[in-house]
Amino acid sequence: MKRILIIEDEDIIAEVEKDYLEASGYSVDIAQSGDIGLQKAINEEYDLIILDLLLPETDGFEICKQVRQSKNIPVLIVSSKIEEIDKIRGFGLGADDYVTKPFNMGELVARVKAHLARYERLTQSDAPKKDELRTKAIHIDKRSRQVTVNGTEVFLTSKEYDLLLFLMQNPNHVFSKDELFMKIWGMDSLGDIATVTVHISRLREKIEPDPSNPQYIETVWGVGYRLKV
Amino acid sequence: MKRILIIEDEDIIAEVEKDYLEASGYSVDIAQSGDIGLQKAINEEYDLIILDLLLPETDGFEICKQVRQSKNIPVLIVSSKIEEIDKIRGFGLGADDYVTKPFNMGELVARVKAHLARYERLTQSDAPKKDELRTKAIHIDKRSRQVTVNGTEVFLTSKEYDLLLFLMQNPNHVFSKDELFMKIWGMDSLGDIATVTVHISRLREKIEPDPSNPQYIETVWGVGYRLKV
DNA sequence: CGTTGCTTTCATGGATTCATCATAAATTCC
DNA sequence: GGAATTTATGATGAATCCATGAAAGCAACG
Repeated sequence: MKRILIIEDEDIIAEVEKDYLEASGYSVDIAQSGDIGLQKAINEEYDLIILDLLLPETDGFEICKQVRQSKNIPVLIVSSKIEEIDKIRGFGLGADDYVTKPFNMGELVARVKAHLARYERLTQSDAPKKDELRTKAIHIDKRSRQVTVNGTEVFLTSKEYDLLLFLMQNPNHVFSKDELFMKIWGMDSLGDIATVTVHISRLREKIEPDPSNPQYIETVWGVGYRLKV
Repeated sequence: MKRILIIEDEDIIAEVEKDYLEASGYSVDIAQSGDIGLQKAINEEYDLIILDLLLPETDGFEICKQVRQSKNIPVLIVSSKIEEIDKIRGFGLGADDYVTKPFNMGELVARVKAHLARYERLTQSDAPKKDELRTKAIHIDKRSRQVTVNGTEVFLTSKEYDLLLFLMQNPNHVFSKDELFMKIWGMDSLGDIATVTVHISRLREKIEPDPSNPQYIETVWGVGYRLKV
């Protein structure tokens, strides 16, 4: 379920927006001030932000700018003052849409939906579409399930392949063993997390030049594993 | 230089659009019919398409749909009939923007610019999923748990990372050792508050240029610690 | 049924990190 | 300046976590 953050100081407006969006199947949080909003936007995992420009404390411009520094999620600007909107547009702060109050709720929901769809389309475009994945050393051809490391083919078992593929699809991202187990074995499968460790070990044996000193699949102590690119 | 394709049967309008866009530094092609437009859109490498809905031969809906099947580039729909726009919007064909004729040329250019910028932002390799925190000197990538200070990577243990992350999420805020212990170790964990001191020390050793004279993690005497930004 | 190869579980040794203590240094207050 | 309080940091044993070999389960296949 997609998560939306509304940064808006007027309770009534925020609540109405929230009701409509929740009715459309989104999970919605409200931040009543710019400070809290910025903090939540950066530290939590939202899929879209609806931002009122006129806020007490931190102003909307600053929030928009700061959010953009750490996130690429869609930001919808809402304001009653059209000059404000022109201003932020002119600054090129990277907001994704601009809505003037008063606005039609159906339209807001439609725009939210469209932005989420586009974001998904653009950010997931390469992963499922591409038949090949490659880093400097490792190359995977998904059609033939062939894996080569530095030019030489390595033969992986099914689970080893799944594991490597998943890591290759999310390079540099640290995953805990639980996460890996969820993603590769399926969340329903009950089993030992140690299995992941063993498979990592086998995988390293096959793809690492020196398995006891891995340079592709890195161990992040107390956390999990990461495929270094 | 970015390439734009205008699919529009009315010469005059197309030419005006082209002039404005070229004046803004884009390379512009015009297709006068839907067939040609669709063919060019699919076979050539454009960065953005401006599509009139009312076309002879192949209609705009079909073009939009077909383009989306092979390209993720922004598509701007232009039409004089607002019902048409509502219709295509409703179909969810994946167009990126809708402009009703007659429109202001400056606005068209602004929208084109915004869409191109967003497309670029979202399709840069690892950009879409970025999730990072930064001050002038310190940079944290939450996905990879990588920390760099003034450009050089530092390797933190789990607890050190948690501590730094928390401070980065609340810059300039002073936290007592008790608070830090609560937040990072969990309020249930019973232990010595002195542990926090030790970890601050270790952290400083790794991230401060001169650990005995810290400039990032400041000691507020008798109170606690603060991450200066 | 038995073989084969893959997957999972278990056990062990080794490596890393953590919490605690002790001592030194710094700061405040008188 | 000196005592009391607070903070810094080195050292160490304990706890935690990881790698890997070996054994046990499982499934496919003939």
